[in-house]
Amino acid sequence: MARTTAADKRRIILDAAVRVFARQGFHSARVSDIADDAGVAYGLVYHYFGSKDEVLDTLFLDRWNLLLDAIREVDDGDAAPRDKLFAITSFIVDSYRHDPDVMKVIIVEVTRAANSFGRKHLGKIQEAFDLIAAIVDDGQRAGTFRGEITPQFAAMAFYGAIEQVLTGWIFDVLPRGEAEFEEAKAFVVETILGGLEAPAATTI
Amino acid sequence: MARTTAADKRRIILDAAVRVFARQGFHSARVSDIADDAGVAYGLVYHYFGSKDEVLDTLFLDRWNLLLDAIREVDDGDAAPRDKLFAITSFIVDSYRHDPDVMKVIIVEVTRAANSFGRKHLGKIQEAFDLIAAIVDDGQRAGTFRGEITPQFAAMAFYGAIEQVLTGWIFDVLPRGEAEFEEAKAFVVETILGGLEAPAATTI
Amino acid sequence: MARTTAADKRRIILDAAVRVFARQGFHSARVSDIADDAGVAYGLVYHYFGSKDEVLDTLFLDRWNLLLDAIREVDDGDAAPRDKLFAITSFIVDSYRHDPDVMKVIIVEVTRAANSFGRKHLGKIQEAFDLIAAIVDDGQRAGTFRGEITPQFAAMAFYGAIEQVLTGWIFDVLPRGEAEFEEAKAFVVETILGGLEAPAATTI
Amino acid sequence: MARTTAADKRRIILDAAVRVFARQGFHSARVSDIADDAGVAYGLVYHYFGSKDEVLDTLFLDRWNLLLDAIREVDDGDAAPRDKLFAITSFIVDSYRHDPDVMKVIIVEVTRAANSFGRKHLGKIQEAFDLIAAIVDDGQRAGTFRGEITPQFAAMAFYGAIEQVLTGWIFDVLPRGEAEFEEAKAFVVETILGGLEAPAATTI
DNA sequence: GATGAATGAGATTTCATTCAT
DNA sequence: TATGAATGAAATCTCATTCAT
Repeated sequence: MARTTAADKRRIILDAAVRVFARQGFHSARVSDIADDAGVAYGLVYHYFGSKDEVLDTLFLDRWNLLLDAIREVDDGDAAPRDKLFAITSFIVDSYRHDPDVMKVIIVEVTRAANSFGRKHLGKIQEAFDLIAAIVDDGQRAGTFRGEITPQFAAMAFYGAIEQVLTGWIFDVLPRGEAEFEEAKAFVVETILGGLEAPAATTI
Repeated sequence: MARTTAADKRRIILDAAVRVFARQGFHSARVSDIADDAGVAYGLVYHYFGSKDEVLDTLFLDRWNLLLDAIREVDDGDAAPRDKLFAITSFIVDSYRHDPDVMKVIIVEVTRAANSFGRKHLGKIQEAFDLIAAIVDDGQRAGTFRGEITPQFAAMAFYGAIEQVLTGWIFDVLPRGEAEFEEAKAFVVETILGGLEAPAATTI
Repeated sequence: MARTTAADKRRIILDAAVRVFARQGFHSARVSDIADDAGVAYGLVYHYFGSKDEVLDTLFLDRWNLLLDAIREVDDGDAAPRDKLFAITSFIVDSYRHDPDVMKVIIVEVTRAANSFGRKHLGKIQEAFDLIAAIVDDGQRAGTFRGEITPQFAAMAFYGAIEQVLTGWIFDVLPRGEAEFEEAKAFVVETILGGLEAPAATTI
Repeated sequence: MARTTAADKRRIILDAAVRVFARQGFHSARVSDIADDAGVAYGLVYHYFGSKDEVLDTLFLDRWNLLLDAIREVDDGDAAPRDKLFAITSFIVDSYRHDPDVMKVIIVEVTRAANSFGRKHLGKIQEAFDLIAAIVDDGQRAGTFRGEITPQFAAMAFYGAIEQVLTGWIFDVLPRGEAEFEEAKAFVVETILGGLEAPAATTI
């Protein structure tokens, strides 16, 4: 039974690409490295993908669309804005926890690669910012969020903080582990929403 | 009189490199593009710099050391932690304001280029995080900052937010202008220190 | 009833190859283009033909043998040499008229492709020259043709003129149409046999 | 003294390309074959020429422009049309005599390569036909040439005959040698202008 | 210091052909 | 017969770096 279908082979190549890109980076990765890692012939990569770029595009879009779906689902719920932002943070952190290589590739090779793939997928990346900004906007209208800071700006700061934390894990600059992952979720939301400063109430 | 000294030529090449890297990105920039833009012969680039990489390394280190100096100077002062962080934000934003191309190159090609120059200069970049973390730490010891969030983590979130805002400007995702620059300084500090949430006045 | 026999499929592939080669040229045509145009599976082309080359070889030989048969039939008749050459010209021009794609492929990809298929089929092409030369030889022996020019040379000039005219039609350099086709038959023979010069009436 | 200038190196590469293309044909010739034959490094070919195609384009245009110049010079003289056509034939035959490799490349790889370079240089090739046609037209106006055959058609037949003869030499189908070269000049003109048929005077 | 011609390693991509089903 | 996934050799072009003058 369990025959190897075309879709399987595609998947095998994609999985190999994740490992290779995570290990060597997109630029240093040769198509033959991917084929070797996948255990298939050189040309098969080109049978399933039009180019080396298309492999990364596919990897990114598949995963980023999952993220957008998750954000939209959170967005459609009727939780408080803070909880929505926590849910999003949680989804991103868990994505890294469960599949660090994929997230490494997406962040390092796409969202942070401003001059290459980052630029190409700017619109797609921007969609996430817009969805986050909308949540901030809701919070401001409801009065739970302060109104001075523009939602767009707040979304940038929020996402920038998360991405930097992931980057810290990716490059072993920040300790990484089950405890740290959970802690990070709370910390990000606590920092961006609550602020680093101690409540001034105590001063009174 | 005003003869062109060796140091001048070096500077001319470095300035050209900034323009070329900002315009085309490091990877798409050929050494000949730099020479052409500088109006010097191809080989002269190699007379002053050992390699193409060394040009970018030089560009980065020169500027990043200025940043580190600025942070250290701020650090050595005895302002409140919040004011220190504002001063750092201010320095970074003004750097972009006065020399957008240099900052674009440093951010896009080095600090965000995690797999290439970012990795190479990890230690140098880390120095900035450590200095920022120290300020947070001071704030926590003084009781003005809340203690739960680790200083290292806070530094990451703080720097991540700033970098994302700069990236937004660089890629025209965020409006850019004198007013926006000043506003951004306040917003970043306000967001990270004060938090997005409205003061819990209601609770009282 | 009307089942699709093996011979039919072969024919379908051959006809598709003619269209594809005429449209894209042999080199730019992929085997998959032929299969697609024929509406059959990729591998079936290899079921009926040993290679891509063999498809063109078959196309050429089938048609060129028809030409040789026609020339031989003309040759075997007892018409005057001029009429024989007219009949040959007529057959070639009508071949183009009725099946421009096939003739385009044969001329462009074989008889003019001196370095590839032209060389491979040199002997077969030469057969046509020899038959034509024989007709010229007959004319010379009969005294209707002048004797200085060697038959072999005359055959080259004769065929060269025809082929250039066909090439002119193929690439829209010469007007093409029913009238032009008929006219061309007369013109070729008139030019090569009668010459471009006006009869030396002045001599009288 | 006699230093090797840049122009020299270009020439050396071009000459090597002629030898290699003549020997192997354009398609089978690798750029490294040219570099090897020229005794220079691979990359130098790309220093002087943008692509492999550009090498052949250069080869063709240089020589074809010489041909056009020669035809124009002949055209501008006030010889009789027959003499002008003889002069053109003579120039082409001598070109082959003195530089058979160059002419082989130009004919085989460009003028007869209808689907690739022939199409690209169609306009340039057409210029020659037009100049020849103009000479025929003059002859017709002067009454020395018969008027029925269109000049454009006559030019095709004339050039087609010459090219086929050259092709015959190139592929050893026609005997080649000093005597044959001179003979061919006369034969081509005699065939196309005088016609193959014996003067009808005898008939009277 | 200054020049730019010369070098050559390296990687993507194409596509004819094979072959298991 | 028929399918189309799988194979892998081959060749162009790029460009950082070197070096003779």
